[in-house]
Amino acid sequence: MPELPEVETITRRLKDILPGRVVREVRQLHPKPFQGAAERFIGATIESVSRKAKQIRIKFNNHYNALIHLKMTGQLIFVDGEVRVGGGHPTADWVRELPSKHTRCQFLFEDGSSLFFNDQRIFGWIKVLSNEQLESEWQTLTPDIIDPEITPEYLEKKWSRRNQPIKVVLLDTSISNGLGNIYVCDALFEAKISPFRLASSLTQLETETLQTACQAVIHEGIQLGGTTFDGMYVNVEGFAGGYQKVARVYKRQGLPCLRCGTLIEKKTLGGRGTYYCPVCQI
DNA sequence: TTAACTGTTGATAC
DNA sequence: AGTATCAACAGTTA
Repeated sequence: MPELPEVETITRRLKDILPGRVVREVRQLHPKPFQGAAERFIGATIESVSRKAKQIRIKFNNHYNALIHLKMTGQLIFVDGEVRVGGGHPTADWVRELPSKHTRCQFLFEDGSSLFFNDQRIFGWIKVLSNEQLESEWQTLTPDIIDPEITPEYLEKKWSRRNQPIKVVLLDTSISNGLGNIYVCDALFEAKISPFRLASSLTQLETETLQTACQAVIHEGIQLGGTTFDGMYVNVEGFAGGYQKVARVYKRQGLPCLRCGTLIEKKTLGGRGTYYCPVCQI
């Protein structure tokens, strides 16, 4: 799935597009993703769109919200009017037919536009929540890694008692949110820290360096509109992101390290593919 | 053919 | 509290 930069890219665009639109119909093409009564949205007007962690909130004017998680393979694609067939789109898989075989839900608006929720693996979900329910759910989420609430002191305290590889700990959402496998690998490279190092072994300086690297990589991901491999992630218009072009180590096994030229390696860690330079990440 | 991957995260058991 | 394992699912790759 999209990590924080991808979800943020989608959210920013939806903020421009969705407010003011009125729902005419909610078509559920698969029973699993929807949790709650989709009928709540019919006739309601969208007020705002926001994000926390990797979740997107669409707030309606009737005190209800659609809270969306894209998980591994979710997409949100907006189409204004008729879907053209074979429109020569760069990531045209979806544009040839929407709904596609992976479309799980379609929000149809009064003006004829639609928001499609595609999800190949059906891990994603759309919850129907009142304002109170949503806010209490969001309260249980730890802050984003780029949030000022995540201080170096906080990370040092949390990491110091974890005898797991730092890479695994960076992905632990009970500490902070937003990082996923791609940006974690790249942040560790930027900080010159091995993904296999135990979190508890990091010095204060290393903790600070790594936090800075995480923030930098996430912000760069946002700047470049996210990361697209195999067309899995696309933005609201269906276009790929740009971060994969500058990725330091992710999916670069066998290619030279951008710093020292050593070949990038890939090993499994915590069940996930882990990419790193065996020489300059200590 | 089969097994092991894949951008997430939650529940559970120890 | 910290750790390890499994689960959801579909599709691609070794």
